[in-house]
Amino acid sequence: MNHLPLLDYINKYINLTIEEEIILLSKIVHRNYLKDQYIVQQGDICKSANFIISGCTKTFYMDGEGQEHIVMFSIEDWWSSDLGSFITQTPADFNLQCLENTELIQFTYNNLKELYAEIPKLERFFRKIIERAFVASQKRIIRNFSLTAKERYLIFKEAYPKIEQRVPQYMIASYLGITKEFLSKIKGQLIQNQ
Amino acid sequence: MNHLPLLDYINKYINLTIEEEIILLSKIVHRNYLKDQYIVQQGDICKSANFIISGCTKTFYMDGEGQEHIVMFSIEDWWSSDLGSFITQTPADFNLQCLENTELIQFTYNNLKELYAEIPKLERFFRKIIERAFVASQKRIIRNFSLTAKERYLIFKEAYPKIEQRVPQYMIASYLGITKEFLSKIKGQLIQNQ
DNA sequence: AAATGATATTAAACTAGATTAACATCTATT
DNA sequence: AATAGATGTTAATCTAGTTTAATATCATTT
Repeated sequence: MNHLPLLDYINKYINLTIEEEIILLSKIVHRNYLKDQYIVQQGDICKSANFIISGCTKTFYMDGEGQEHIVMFSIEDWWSSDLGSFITQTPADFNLQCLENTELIQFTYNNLKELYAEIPKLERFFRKIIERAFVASQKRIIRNFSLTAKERYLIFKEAYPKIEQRVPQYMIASYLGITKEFLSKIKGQLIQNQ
Repeated sequence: MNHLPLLDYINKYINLTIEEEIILLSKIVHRNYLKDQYIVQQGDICKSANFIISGCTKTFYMDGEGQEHIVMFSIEDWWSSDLGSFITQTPADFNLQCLENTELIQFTYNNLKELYAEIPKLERFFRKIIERAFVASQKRIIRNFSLTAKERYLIFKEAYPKIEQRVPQYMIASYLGITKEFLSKIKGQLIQNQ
């Protein structure tokens, strides 16, 4: 039961006292998922905010034609949740699935509510986390509109080198909003021109 | 000096006491901009979080080719800021420009910091606001990937009928990530098929 | 009411990326 | 080591959306 990554992560944004850390640890659940298991399925209610200790997940949307669209990959020290479903406790738009065996810490809806009441500082922590996530999301929209697929791929490689190594190409294509065939073509061009 | 829309809006998420409202009002600035004026320019530091009392703004990114890409429109009861620039106090990626004469309330960086210290409840308020903004942003990414331009346009019309009326078509095209010519074609098709 | 500038439409030629399909490689299981 | 299933590549054809360019409409100012 290794909680250190979570506490280290939180203490980058706020300072918890030992007592507060103890309260916090009393309200979280440790959970292990196997590769390919679902943490949340589209239509279910996302019951917890999930902090990843180790492993990797994808957050994706399955459209009417049965096509998968990946919104994000999450690895160690990041979150994996359908936030929309979690905050409103309504059915999820997204699926969360493990791409590797994954160890995570779960904050259930009610426990997090209690934590906000007992450790108001946590409001600030989560505010800051979400501010950053929102900014990243806005920048991604702009990139999708103003850059070509090749440019987006190069930026992805540079920004998330770890993820590129751990995830199959066809999922990266989905994240970039292109087909696997076209990503393959782009990679071919890049090898040639170098 | 009409502060009511802001207080009403805040009190939908948290409950402020009269004393807290007074503190809050003492730390905000009322400001009027004319149509076409910039609230923030790309490269500047976004010095305030801006709540719109009346009017309309666009948040856009100017790319290397001098093309404008609109990330969002903001009207009454919503925010208009480059959040990334504001929270890190580093140069803005986006421009904020008024599309109408606009009356807004500004929270400067330092005043907001003081407000968070004096009224910790505000952390919760802003957390909730940004959670919602993040969820909307994620959904937009998915829509851009899984829907055609025509579908996106129909959704936009339905979700923001007020904005469609107030903003020129070519800006809506930019928001949708397509050219004004193609939006014109889509509209032509929709009229024909009905 | 004419003139100017901003916004919108139409149509032809073009291109980034999709689709289809055949084949290649890699990995895991028996 | 052979087979099956998942992943990746290549190439031809196709299409949603772009580009260019000409024309039309609308709003504002003189």
